Amino acid sequence: MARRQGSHSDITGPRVRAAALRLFARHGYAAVSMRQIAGEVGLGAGALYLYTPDKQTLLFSLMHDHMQELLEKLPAAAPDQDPRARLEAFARFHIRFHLDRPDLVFIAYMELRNLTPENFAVIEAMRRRYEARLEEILCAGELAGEFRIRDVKLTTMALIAMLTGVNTWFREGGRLDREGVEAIYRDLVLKAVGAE
Amino acid sequence: MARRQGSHSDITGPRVRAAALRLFARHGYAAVSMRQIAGEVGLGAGALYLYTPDKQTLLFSLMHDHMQELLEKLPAAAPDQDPRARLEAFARFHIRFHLDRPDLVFIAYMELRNLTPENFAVIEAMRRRYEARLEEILCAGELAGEFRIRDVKLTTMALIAMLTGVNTWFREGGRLDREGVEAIYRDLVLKAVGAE
DNA sequence: CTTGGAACTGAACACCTGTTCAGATAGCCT
DNA sequence: AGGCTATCTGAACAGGTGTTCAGTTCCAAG
Repeated sequence: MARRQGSHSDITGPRVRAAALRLFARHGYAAVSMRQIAGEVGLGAGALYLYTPDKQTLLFSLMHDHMQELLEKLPAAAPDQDPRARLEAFARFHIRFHLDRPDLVFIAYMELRNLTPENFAVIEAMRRRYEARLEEILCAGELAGEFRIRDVKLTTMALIAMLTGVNTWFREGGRLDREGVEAIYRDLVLKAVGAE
Repeated sequence: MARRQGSHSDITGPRVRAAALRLFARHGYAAVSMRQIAGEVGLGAGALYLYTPDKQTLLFSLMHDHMQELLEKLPAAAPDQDPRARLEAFARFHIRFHLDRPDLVFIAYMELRNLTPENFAVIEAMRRRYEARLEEILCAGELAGEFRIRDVKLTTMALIAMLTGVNTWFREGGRLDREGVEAIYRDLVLKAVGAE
């Protein structure tokens, strides 16, 4: 056997990535074999190498695309705008973006240690760029006298940790819906920076 | 060759656990082999099985002992005490405990998915017991009118995520010392629940 | 209807995996 | 001095790992 009916590179490629993502998130990069990924898509193991040069690149590519999308979709910095409104927008964006991509968020955090040092450096730099955007908002609010923050850097990390944590417990169809969650987190964030 | 000079079960045992902990935290459970662990301690692979029935139990044992210590050392619930003081004590305890055991905290969170379902259930139950302690404090403060909390359950999860996040960025000898970190986190927590 | 090549298979490679166990050794007790 | 046993080795087992590649099949264009 070889090429199968109706198969196309531009269909199989995304399917491979989706399967890898699912399995990496479920069981961890190191615990998932190329044969398992291939099996999920209905391929032999060898066919995967038409879509990725190797397993490491497959992981890196998933993480890199995710971080890129995160940075692109983040509302542009608007230094003239009200810091409080900017902080609210950031919190809302973060929660929505993360709730929509639980698997990607999960591996982008959990699988950092399975990246080669070079790949790790790339992802880490992107993460810092994202954090810097929040830090800038907190700085602006502090300077404008709208926030009362004891330590901007620490508060940045604390807020991101708090917001990202939403993925560890939120389940669709539970007690709260997305809007409810967004509102409560916005509330927590505003209070934590002394804006309420 | 066989038994070596000065070797004792009660010395080698802890050394095996320490090596496993270090390596699991560094590279992940699935990515670490029994031979690597044994090598770290200067043993052949077979000798490990004098100290653990298998690899899975080694991981579970590390996580279980960690969670047990967490629950034991957590200041006892004191429902008559001031909720604000109890919350401060909880935050301080959490930060200190976590800063003192970064590797254990790390694997207790990261390696949950590498536990068998039965082992996972045990650890998860312990984690919930810990979270319930914070939830109880928040409830008490809300009822006493000391806190203003929109959703106790969500706030519990958010605060724990925020506090646990300290391990992702804190490095000894950095800009802030432990006391400084504790103080700022206490501040953030109190503000988030509307106690300031 | 032929042909070019994209899409894929499956065997093979060299090596690693967790775990078992017969055998070897070193220190303690008598 | 002799023996006992806790401690450990290293080979062996059955199977899995990422990756390569010669060969096969099917589709589409000429």
